Amino acid sequence: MNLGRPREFNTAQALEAAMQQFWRAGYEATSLQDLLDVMNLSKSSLYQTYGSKHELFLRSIDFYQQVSANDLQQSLDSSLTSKAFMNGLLEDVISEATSKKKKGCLLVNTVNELSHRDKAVSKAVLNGIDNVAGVIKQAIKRGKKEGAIKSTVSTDTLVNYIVSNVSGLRTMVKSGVDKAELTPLVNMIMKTVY
Amino acid sequence: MNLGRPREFNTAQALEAAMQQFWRAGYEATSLQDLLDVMNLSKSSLYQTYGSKHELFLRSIDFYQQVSANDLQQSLDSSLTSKAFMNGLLEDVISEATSKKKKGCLLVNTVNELSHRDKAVSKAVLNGIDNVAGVIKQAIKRGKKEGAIKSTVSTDTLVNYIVSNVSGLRTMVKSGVDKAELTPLVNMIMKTVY
DNA sequence: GAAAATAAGGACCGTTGAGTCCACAATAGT
DNA sequence: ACTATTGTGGACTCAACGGTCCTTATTTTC
Repeated sequence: MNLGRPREFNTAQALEAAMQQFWRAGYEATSLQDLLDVMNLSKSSLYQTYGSKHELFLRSIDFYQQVSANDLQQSLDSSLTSKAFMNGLLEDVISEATSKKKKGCLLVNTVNELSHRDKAVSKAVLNGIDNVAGVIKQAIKRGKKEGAIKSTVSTDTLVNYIVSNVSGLRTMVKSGVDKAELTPLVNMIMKTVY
Repeated sequence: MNLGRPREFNTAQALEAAMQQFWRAGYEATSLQDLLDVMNLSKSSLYQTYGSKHELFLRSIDFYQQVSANDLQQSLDSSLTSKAFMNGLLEDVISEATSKKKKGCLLVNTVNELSHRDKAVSKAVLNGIDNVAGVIKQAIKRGKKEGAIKSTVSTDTLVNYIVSNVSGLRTMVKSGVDKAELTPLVNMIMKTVY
């Protein structure tokens, strides 16, 4: 087995670099040349390994989604309370306001850029959102069990409420609203749930 | 005055068509040819009248923003109460979930697509958001005056709260969440303010 | 009706896009 | 060492991109 010349690059590492590029610039604005530069490989290697720009994008979304959901799950598992977890989540989102980058969330960005006219992309994004929302649902359930959640609203609606606000906050951060303005907003969101 | 051959097209009408196209497909994904098709004019006319694709985009954003802020203002002026206005606003947002189009909001879309790497666009979008937020601020103030708003949170934060949720709802709609799931969410948002 | 002015049509331009292909390099099995 | 197999570099294709420019058409002013 394992015939032929071995690959000179790490496929996971290259995929991560591609993902970062798509995250930074979006799909349309990322040229193949941009990808080759950041992934540090030749055109033929890219096409042989990933098929096309489009397929590479789909894999990038999946990669992002797995990492995100995983990080979130770990954060929840190591949080003392549901409330602490949720506060951390929202703080993380608005902490991006002080950084220079402001990449937002790849899933949210993608929905807004081309989810509506690309079936495969739409599916990948939906799947990613589901996974992330799954962790948030656990957090809400835990909060109810802990008696920390005052709201009588259904778990699913609370999950959507968090998703809506995280997505909204991300857009506001990206549009340049500064952290000082966002902090009281995060406090308010927390108070409406816990 | 008014020398030379008269224009064969209506500039406002053509601009509106361009705006619709950008709204539908975004900036990068809209080609010059797409614009010529929907605006129904020749390349030279477009460049003579609007300068470039980029300038045309800026004017489209401004057009959208003016119409949106105006519509919102009219809606507020003709609403019986602040609460009725806000409820109508949120219902409008999620009503798009049943339609086939799902264009979202041009300002939100633009923030996510290229606001972070195009200074002029960023400025135009920020201006638009300010105008829209201005109307919402009036609505919040009126709600406080009417004694309808229970929340003790500051007006500015409440405005940001609405903006965040409208933006979040729009993204959810665009990603394909259906109306039945969004209605309880809207109810919850309303209850946290009024 | 001539001249000045503006609009419109469309050929044309250079660049860049994604994607293909082929020659060459490097490995594993025999 | 030879062959089969896979990886890599880069020349190449061709269509689409935004944008320019020249010609022709239509109008107003005098």
